[in-house]
Amino acid sequence: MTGVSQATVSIVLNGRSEGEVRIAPETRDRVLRAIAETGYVADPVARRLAAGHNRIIGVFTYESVFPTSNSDFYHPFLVGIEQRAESLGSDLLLLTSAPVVDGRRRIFHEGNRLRLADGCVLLGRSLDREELARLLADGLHFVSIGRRDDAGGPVPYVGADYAAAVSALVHRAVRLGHTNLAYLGHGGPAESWADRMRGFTDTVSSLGVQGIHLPPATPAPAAVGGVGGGVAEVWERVRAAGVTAVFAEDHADGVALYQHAKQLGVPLSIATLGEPMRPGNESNVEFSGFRIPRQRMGAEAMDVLTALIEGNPTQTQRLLECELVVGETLVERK
Amino acid sequence: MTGVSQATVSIVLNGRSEGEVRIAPETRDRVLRAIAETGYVADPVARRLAAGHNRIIGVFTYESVFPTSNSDFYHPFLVGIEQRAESLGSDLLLLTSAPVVDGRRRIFHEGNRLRLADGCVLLGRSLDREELARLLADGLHFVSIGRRDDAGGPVPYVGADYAAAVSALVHRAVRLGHTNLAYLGHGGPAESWADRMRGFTDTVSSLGVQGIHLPPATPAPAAVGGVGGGVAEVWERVRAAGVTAVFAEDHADGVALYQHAKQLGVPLSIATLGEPMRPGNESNVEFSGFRIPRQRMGAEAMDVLTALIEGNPTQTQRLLECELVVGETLVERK
DNA sequence: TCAAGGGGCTAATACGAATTAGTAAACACT
DNA sequence: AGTGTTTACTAATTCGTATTAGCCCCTTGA
Repeated sequence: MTGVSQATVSIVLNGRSEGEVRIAPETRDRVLRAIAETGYVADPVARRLAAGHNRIIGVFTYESVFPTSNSDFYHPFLVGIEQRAESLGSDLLLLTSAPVVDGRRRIFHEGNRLRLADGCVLLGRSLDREELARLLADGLHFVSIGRRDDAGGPVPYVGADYAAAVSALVHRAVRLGHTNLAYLGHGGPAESWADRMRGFTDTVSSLGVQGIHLPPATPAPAAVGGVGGGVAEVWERVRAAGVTAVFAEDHADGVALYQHAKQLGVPLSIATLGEPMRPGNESNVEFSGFRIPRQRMGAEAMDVLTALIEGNPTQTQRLLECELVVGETLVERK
Repeated sequence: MTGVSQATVSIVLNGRSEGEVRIAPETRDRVLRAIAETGYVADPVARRLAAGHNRIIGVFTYESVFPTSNSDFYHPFLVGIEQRAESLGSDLLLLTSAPVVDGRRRIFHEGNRLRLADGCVLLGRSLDREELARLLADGLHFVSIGRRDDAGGPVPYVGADYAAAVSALVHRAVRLGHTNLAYLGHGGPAESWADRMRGFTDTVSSLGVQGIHLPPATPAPAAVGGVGGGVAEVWERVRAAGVTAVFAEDHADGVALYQHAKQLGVPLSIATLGEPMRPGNESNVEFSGFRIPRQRMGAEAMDVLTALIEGNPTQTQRLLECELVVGETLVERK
């Protein structure tokens, strides 16, 4: 159309016409006009092959991106990711082609397309350790949302500082007169749960108050509704130990226990360490706890990833502060 | 390592050694052994470049996919799209960066990345006719979610059969004794609204009952809350015409009118022809109407698009049946 | 002995951009 | 006029794989 060579188009397209290689402004305009008219876009695949990058960021989730049930757990993260992608001028590629094996998506599989993108944001409660190790070994650019333990090397991540948040809650409880606390939950296996429990255990021992660990009453991990029929049992153990403040790993567990105690007319302080999976408070009680800065996590993950891709990584492991929620359920000990 | 050519490796890798091109079993084993030893994996990028397509499906929305407010509207479509993408082994490229010109997003603009993908799903209440025409003219593969009129040629779409749904509701109203009906809404400009009104008008005239058309009281299109302060006016016209059943294009309009009539203690049947924009019924009345099969629309759009891309299009214009909601607001005429 | 007919493999090319070496033309300066 | 120097571009190569035309060698048959 313009009578120029492919090389010229490439140079114009990549805005290199001002540096070492120069193109006359008129020629450049002619090319740009033709591009605008035809809507031409460089093939990302060829681009990636030739240049090694294509301004596409992959988003890999271990569950569906657009979930049916647990209303938008990912949503806030994605808002942050999308915002940053837009300002960076990158497109987002949802790696939905990864097949589900044994109930979870696998990154590595025959025909995995991770390399189509310049880098990848990993989203999921728990990431497979072996896959992380392989990502590191293969030298692929990626960031995990949520802290991860080393996997044959340090894993780049942007996580929430659960340990600090829980610690702050414990401090508050102690300030309110509680000296007999309990952590209700598994404390694992994902790093996020472990961090919460560590925050509890460390703070309790450093403050010299009593802190016990209660496993949730419902052992089945797939069971919904948290504590389920076992609230009564948990309650018994809480009473027996003389606990006056409970830190519930799972929001639903905390809610159930709170309502149980309230029905019995016994005062019990509760802090929940996870956000409700479903929006809309069943009861309209605001639970004490903290808020995970999801949107910011998404945005910062993009920052880390960009830096990684461009070869000047700074602070590839970040923990963001959670916002404390005072709420109504963590109150002075009577 | 094995002393064979790159071509041989490619052939072995793709298991073509039994067809037209043949490789001796011993050679094949030697290659396979070397592959196993080195852990070699074909570069997916080069693979895609050679293959000519990239198994990327673009998703174009006239608004951001992840904004907090209107995500609920798109969500079900996206669930369907993602599900199908997964089973088709495609990745999804979010084309959210379209700039807003004259109050609406444009597909074609400087730097649009539409051609990145093999094809594209278009999502939005109303699509620009010229842009559709250009998509057709350029021979780009795409499907619209929602029926579209021809734009210099037939537009591939997967829509909801609003005409049939409204028709069914009108039939029900007549069966319940109503003979004086009204359609409350613009009946345009988008195809989806026109279809609803056509369903009403056609059915009313074929059944030989009276059916009038009432424009919504709030003329400003941007105004939220539907009928707003104009309910009273609408109500006057309904009374004056002796209408006993109203078909409200906009959900909010229907709700407002229903409540107005209820307050006055006058029986009035209402059917709403659009789903509420915000979840959570303000009042806990279940309105009569229908449900749009959004998730299925998303999935079938992917089917149509895939067929289009692969060059064997079948049924590129589909209307899916809506599920009728009996509800409590369309009742027997007293 | 020579042609015909496979089997088994490779050289060459395509895919679509990015990059680099190089070249022609214009210009500057002695 | 001769010798740099700059400007503005293009030809050629590269990335890693898929594909195809074709080559060589071994059989077979007359």
